This record gives sequence, structure tokens and C-alpha cells, in this order.
Amino acid sequence: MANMPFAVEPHEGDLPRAGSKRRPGMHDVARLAGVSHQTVSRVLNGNANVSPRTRALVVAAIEELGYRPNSAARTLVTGRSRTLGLITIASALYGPMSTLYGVEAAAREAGYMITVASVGDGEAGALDEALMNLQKQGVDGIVVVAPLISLGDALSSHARHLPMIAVEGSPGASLPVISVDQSLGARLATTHLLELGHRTVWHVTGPAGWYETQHRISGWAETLTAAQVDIPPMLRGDWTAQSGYEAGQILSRMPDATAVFVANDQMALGLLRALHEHGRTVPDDISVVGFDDMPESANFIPPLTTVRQPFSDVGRRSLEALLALIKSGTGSDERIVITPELVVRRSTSRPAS
Amino acid sequence: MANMPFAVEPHEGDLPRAGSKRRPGMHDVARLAGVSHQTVSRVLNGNANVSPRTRALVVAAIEELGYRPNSAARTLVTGRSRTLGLITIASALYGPMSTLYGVEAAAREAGYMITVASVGDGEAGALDEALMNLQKQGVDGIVVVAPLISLGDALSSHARHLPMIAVEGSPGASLPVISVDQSLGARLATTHLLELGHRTVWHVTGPAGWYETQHRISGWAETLTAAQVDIPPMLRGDWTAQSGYEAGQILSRMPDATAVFVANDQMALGLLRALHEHGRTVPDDISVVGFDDMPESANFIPPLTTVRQPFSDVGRRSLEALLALIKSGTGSDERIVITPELVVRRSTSRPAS
DNA sequence: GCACCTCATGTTAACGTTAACGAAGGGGTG
DNA sequence: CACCCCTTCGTTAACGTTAACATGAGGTGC
Repeated sequence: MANMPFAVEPHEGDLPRAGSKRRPGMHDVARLAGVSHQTVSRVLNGNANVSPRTRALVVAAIEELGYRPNSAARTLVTGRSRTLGLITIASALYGPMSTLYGVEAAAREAGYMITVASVGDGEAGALDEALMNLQKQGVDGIVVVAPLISLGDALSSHARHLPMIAVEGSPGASLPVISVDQSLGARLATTHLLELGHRTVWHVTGPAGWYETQHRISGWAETLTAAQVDIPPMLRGDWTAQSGYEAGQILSRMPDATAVFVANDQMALGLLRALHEHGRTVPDDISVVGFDDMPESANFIPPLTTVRQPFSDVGRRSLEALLALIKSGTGSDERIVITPELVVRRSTSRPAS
Repeated sequence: MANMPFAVEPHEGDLPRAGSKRRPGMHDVARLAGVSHQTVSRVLNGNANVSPRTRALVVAAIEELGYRPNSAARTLVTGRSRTLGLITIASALYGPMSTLYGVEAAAREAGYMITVASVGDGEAGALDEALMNLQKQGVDGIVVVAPLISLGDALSSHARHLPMIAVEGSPGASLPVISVDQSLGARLATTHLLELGHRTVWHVTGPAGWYETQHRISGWAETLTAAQVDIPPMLRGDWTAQSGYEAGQILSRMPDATAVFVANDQMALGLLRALHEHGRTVPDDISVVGFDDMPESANFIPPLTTVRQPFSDVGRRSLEALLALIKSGTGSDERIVITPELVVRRSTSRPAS
């Protein structure tokens, strides 16, 4: 009790006010500047009419006291907190993380803060809890990066309580969704391999329950079907390099497999290792295409041909959309689709013969 | 103006209150339960003496109205927000990101929310801005993951305004620091190589201006000095795989280089590629040790021997320390050091001789 | 010169919660 | 039976800000 958390030392080298214990408020600034607290408020919010002279006085007083506005009070009276929530999956996956920074950067430029809440793998209860916490905390809106199908369903029920948009999720839900065209990406990858002259293309998938997994599978399968080519069985992965390695061990024993599309770059890394250990050279014996284009992918052995997802754009665009939603108040269920891009490097080539 | 951001639809399938426009407050709950708002407050905070009967009434009313406490109001009156700030570097580096999730998870368990603010590479002004924003927002404390020396200096001046702890930084500052023993990690790596029988060990560093860079260099150099062995010139990197690749190209042309300690795993990846392209096999021709132990490192070609940093522990521990600091109020400048661990895989072996 | 408008400022009342205190009732102890 | 204490509740006053309205000084048009 004795020590308050906001107790403030007299500040560097400046002030009198010996026994001051709480940090200064508008009244203190107002008194020092010889104006009313309302005038201080006006100066702070820039908006209203304040004479240059008075403004200067107030600014000086603010400076001298080291005054910082208390946004809890502001939030209380205005009903908006200039804080946005971000719900994301709690794992070190490259995609969600880059998206987070994209969102944060855009938010900062727009004058918003971001508070994060992460949900463990697929726990639907955790989503509810995160949503509740964020709501209690008074966020003005929420970006949900929850690419799991199970989470998508839980979202719709909350969407009407708060402005909210989803990244990579729930096409059926009644909330706006922003996503990279996964299916197109998969078609790009598969077509590239087919055009190189490969008979067919194998596929290492992501884990079940992810939208990305689904859409990449369907883009791949559609391309193969359209080309009237055999569809080999899928190899299931879980995004980790280790699962890619295991898929690679299987693939190494298939002499007729000359091309494989792997659902992300981390799995491609493991797959590359398995191939290498089994003496199958990439791309001479077998061509590999990944997905994501992580910064490391250009330095795989060999440098990986992959599909680039512009994650930080996704972050920025989704924040813009959320802000627009907050401003308009209308619950549009727009869909924003971002186009991925094939990056050809050295893990793909024409088949040997 | 017409649509308030907090306007709330009548809730799923329940309530009367036709024209209700604002979301319910304690008074509404109190009226419905037939008690005073203070009693509602007591129920919410669990603390005081409330008869089981009354408690049940209140809980039912809360449920029925879908009441959610307004934390802005609570923050205003209590002076604490149950929100913590996290300042981190805005880049997709594995370490800071994992730390973030460690912090977030620990915070969630302790009932705190995390709001993040990122600072671009080394802009000291950005740190001030981030600190200011967080302070305005009313956070109860701040974790700064700012491993740049330039940032560390800027910190000290703010430390006394707010409970604050640093991760990997500013040994001189007057705030508690939690860090992995970088120097020990470097000694572990270097010693491992020396014990394998290598004459000396080369080093690819991180970028100048980072604490980690410095300490890994000194750990490496000390070990070499203690072993009375030649200290080869350092190769400067910048944490990226690309810079590791460039270092690897140089190293490939040094026939007498048989062992190298690379300051992080991403650079090691690039280095491995360069070595491979120049026909130098790892570990037969040259041994490589990395730093970090990213999840991918076990799937490099070959699997990388590296020094594991337990990032999510770092996150958890730093949060615990911050919470303790907040509770005690005293400005201890404790140092918590976490021990890294050498993970031996297949990128190191005895020299060919 | 009177009414009227505009600009610059001040005054008062919220916002939704917790803290501090006070009051009523029940039970034990002397 | 009086006294006191403890439990359970209610009442009142903050917290620091913005919104809404009020005030007064000066200028403009007729």
C-alpha cells in the first residue's frame, strides 16, 4: 500500500513540488498554465479553437510537469480505447508472426495500440476466453488470425458484438475475411512443375483442420485434374520440418516421383534433407516447390522455388479493413483476396530423361 | 455518431429490454438482482463477504444481461490496468518472437494482457515513442526485448517511472535484466570444437551494436586465448542467412579452416549452403556450430550442432520477474541469468587430419 | 447603435468502477 | 440483559477525462 505503482520520482533535473505523490492530471496542468482543464483538453486533442498564445502556455506547462494523458479516463468517457485486439495462434510459425508485425506497424501509424491474445492449438474454448478478455479490456475491434476451421465456427457468434475481421479463415462466417489466394498459389506451383515436363506432382500437405491445407490441396488437385494427369496419394505433414523429413523418406523410395509440391517451406527443408540423405539430388532427380517464401528459403540446399505470401501486406491490409469497419459501423462481410507469387529458384528443373 | 462502437445486439436468444442501447453496467445488474452496485462489485472481485444466496442472485443477473466489467473504469479508480507492455524489435527473428509468446502465455496465466509496441532497427527515438505510448495506455509494467546497445542506453532514464525489466540488454542500466548467458554459450560451442581436435575455430558474428554479438565474440575469443591458440579474423554477419552465405563463400576458400562457430542458426544455414556449393563437406572437411536451436535446425543438411537458447523460458521468467517487481515496488536491479545448452548433432566431427 | 454572429474560454455533468465508511442484524460473552 | 464484535449489506465520494452548454469579448451589417 505504501508504494503506489505509479509513484513518480521528481523527474530528472527539474521540478519543485517536493512531496507530490500522484502523477499530474489535467487540473495540475491547467493551474500551472492559468487556464481551465477544458482548455488543456482542447490543446491535447488539437481540434477546437485555442489561441496560439494559450496553446503555447499549455504546452509549456505540459512539458514542465511531464504530464501524460490518462487514457483509462479518456476511454471511460468516450467509449473508445484506440486499442485493437489481435488473436493469433501460439506458435512460432513464420506466417502468423509476420502478420502480427504487419498489423502492429499499421496500427501504430494509425495511432492504435495492439493487445495480443494467443490461443493454443485448436482449443475452441481458448478462443472464447481470448475474445472475452479482449472485450473486457475494451478494444475497439479485433483481428483474428485463426486459420483453423474449428476456430472459424466459434467466431461467427461473436462477430456482431464487436467490429472484427478474420485473416485466413471461415469463408462462411458473417465477418469480413482477408486472405491470400491459397488455391491460386497451389495452382501456380503445380502448373510450374507440370510445364517443366513432369508427369505428375506429389503433394505434402499441412495438418488437417487448417484452411490453408484444404485450399492448397484443392488447388493442387484441380490443376492435376485439368491436366488429365494421375493424382498421386497425398503425404500428410503438420507444418514442421520434421514431418517434411518423414514425408521425404517415403518419397525417396518412389523412383517415379520426380516432382513434389510441399505445403510450406519448413516442411520443404526437412524433405530436402531426407532426399539428400537418400542420395536423390534436387532438382536433377526430383523437383521441389515450397510455400511461404520465408527469408531462409533462398538459402536452402538448393535454394527453394516457392510461392511467396506477402504476410506483412496481409497484416497491413487487414488492419485497414478493420479500421474502415470501425468507422463505418456497418457489418459488411467483404472478402479481400491477396495474390501470391511464384518465386523460381533452383529446386526445380525439367525431369532427367 | 448514430452507431456507437459498443452498441450491442439483444444477445442471442434472450432478452426483453427492447430499445436498450448501451451495454449493461453494474447498476443494471444490481437493479435486476435487487442489490446495490457495490455488492455486485464484491461478487465480481470475489473478495469480500457476500452471502451465498446474494452471490447466486448476482451471478444469475450477470449471466442474464451478458454483463462484462468495464476495465477502463476499473483502471481509472484503481490505478492499475492489469495490462503489461512489451517492446520488441520489429523483425521476424526467431528469438524475439518466441520470447513474445513466452511472455504472453505467462501473462495470460497471471491474468494480465499484453500490449505490444515494436521498434524498428535501432531507432532510439522509436523507443521513446513506444515507451510513451505504453505509459499513456496505462500499463502496469514493461518488458523490453531490446538487444541493441543503442536502445539500452535510452532505457535507464525511463526505468524509474514505471516497473520495467529488460531482456538481453544494458548491463549497466539500473533496471533488472534477464538474459541467457551468451558468453557461456559461445564457450560451449568453441570448446566443443576444440575438444574435437580442431586447431582453431573461426567465427561468424552478428551485426555490431547487439549485446549478443559482443558476448558471443568474447566467449569465443576467451576460449581460444585460454587454449593458447591462434585467433583467426572474424567474419561479420547480420543475422540473415544471406550474410551467412557470404561468410561461407569466403571460408570455402580457406583450406586451413576446419571449424567455424556461427553466431546464429539462420546464418549457419546460409553458410552450410555456401560450403556445399564449393564442394566442402560438413562435417568431414569443416565443422559448423550454430546458436539458438531453431526448430528447423535439426533439419539442416547436415543437422546442425548448436547452442540452445530456451526462449520461451526467458519469456516466462522475465514476466515473473516483472510481476514481482510490480508487487514489491522496489527497484531492485537484479540480474537473472539463464544457462544455454549445447546440442550436438551432425555438423561437427573430428578434423580429417 | 443595436442586434447578431463568432471566437476563445470557463462551468457542470456525466462515464462505470472501487474505496471508505456507516448501518443493521445476529450471536457470543460478561 | 447489556455490550461488543463480526458479518452482510448500502451510501457517498472519488478517479481524470470529454461533451454539452454557458459566458463574455469583439467585430460586422443594417
